[in-house]
Amino acid sequence: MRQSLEETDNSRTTDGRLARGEATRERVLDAAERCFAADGFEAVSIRQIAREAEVTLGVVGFHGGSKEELFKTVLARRSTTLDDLRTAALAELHARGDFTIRDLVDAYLTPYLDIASRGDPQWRAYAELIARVASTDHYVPQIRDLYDPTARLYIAEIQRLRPGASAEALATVLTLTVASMLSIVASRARIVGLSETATCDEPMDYRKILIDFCTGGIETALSRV
Amino acid sequence: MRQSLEETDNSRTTDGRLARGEATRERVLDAAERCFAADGFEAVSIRQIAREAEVTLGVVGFHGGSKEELFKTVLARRSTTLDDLRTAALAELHARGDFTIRDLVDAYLTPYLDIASRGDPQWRAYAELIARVASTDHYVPQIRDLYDPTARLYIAEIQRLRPGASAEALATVLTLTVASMLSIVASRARIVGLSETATCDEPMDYRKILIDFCTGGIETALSRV
DNA sequence: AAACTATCTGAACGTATGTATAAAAAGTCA
DNA sequence: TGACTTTTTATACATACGTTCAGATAGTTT
Repeated sequence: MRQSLEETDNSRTTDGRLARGEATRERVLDAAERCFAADGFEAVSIRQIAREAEVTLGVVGFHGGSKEELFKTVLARRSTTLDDLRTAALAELHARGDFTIRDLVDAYLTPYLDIASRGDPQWRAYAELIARVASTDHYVPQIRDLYDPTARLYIAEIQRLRPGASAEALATVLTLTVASMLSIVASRARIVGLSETATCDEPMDYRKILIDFCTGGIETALSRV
Repeated sequence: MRQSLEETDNSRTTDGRLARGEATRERVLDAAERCFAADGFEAVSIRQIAREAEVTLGVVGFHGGSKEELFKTVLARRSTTLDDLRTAALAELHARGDFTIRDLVDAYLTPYLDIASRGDPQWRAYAELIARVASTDHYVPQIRDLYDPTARLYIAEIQRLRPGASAEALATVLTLTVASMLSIVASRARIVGLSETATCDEPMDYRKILIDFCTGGIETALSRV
């Protein structure tokens, strides 16, 4: 794979446009993101990605490296942005002084619902990709590398509010909360199918009920100490 | 695919042993179940399944049909057993007379946790397969065909206990409950990783906290009518 | 203009895939 | 036994896959 230019930050020309190959590289990564989100790692071929990106086969390898590297790059590319939103929301709570379990749940869930509902289809694709990959053994280690540190921060905050809770109980309720959050993106079709009044909403439209569910779940599960 | 003999019920010899090819067929389906659960549909080859079942390549096609048919057969094979456990648990609640949201959650979740914790590795594999497939768009329709009818029964019971709740809210909390349930099987590794006290338990060991979480979640989410 | 580097093209390589099938083997029944 | 069916073997086929690379092209620097 060609060395990423982002580190040296000389990848941009003076007028701010992306440097020569960088625009192509982004097209490849965007196409891969859409394909992986729609069909999963194994079901997508590099030729599909090339077609989707409107480049030739070799270009995908040139900019993305091996299929595995390409996948990992896609997975990591937007993780810091999402993670930063979560840590910023937590910092805001700290600045405010006191907060509740509900506030913590809100701070953790809302950034994800937000990006999953944004206009930018690439962010939507990324949100779908995360929801899909989260229960796929083979890529769980990388997902955890990217997102566990902040998850631990939130666990620590919950523990401060519920000092009696065991470490395992805290880890469990956070995992259940994440699973509930992801299922809004991954299983919206089922929700619509199970309720007869079929209106296919944005993930963000489920924010209130999701926060209610997770807050009530955490408080109930941790109250029995 | 060879016609299934189970319909005509003359597949068994007089002494109760499985008829000639039936034992082989089960070995193929069991192997496919393990492989699909471990690696997913796309990542598994028919040759892998043949090796795992200790049969030759052609036998897999003979007993299982196409790869797609084989997968659907595996998915459907144990669904009625699991579904029967859920409907039986619901019938028992009805027989008893009155019950709570918690009782309903218990009745729905426990059969799955039970089969996921059973000694029989095939049942465990099936539980893992369901957890994996539930967030994979392409096979969601079949999963829903198999499991939505009973899910609707449970939704109707919750509605009876919480008459003010909207159809969409009811469908949402049930979907979140299912996602939480599946994540116990799919993401146990993450729970263990997030809590430092790393004891890798059975799914059944999370029964209490899972029921607490889902019960509290449903009651909170539906109380704001 | 010339030397140089980054990017892209087009084609090839070896391998693995899902499926089909003819023939052999095993079992059943008259 | 001999006809018949079910099951298994071994092989072949066409296709798709991930990866590689020599060479063409385009942009940059000297």
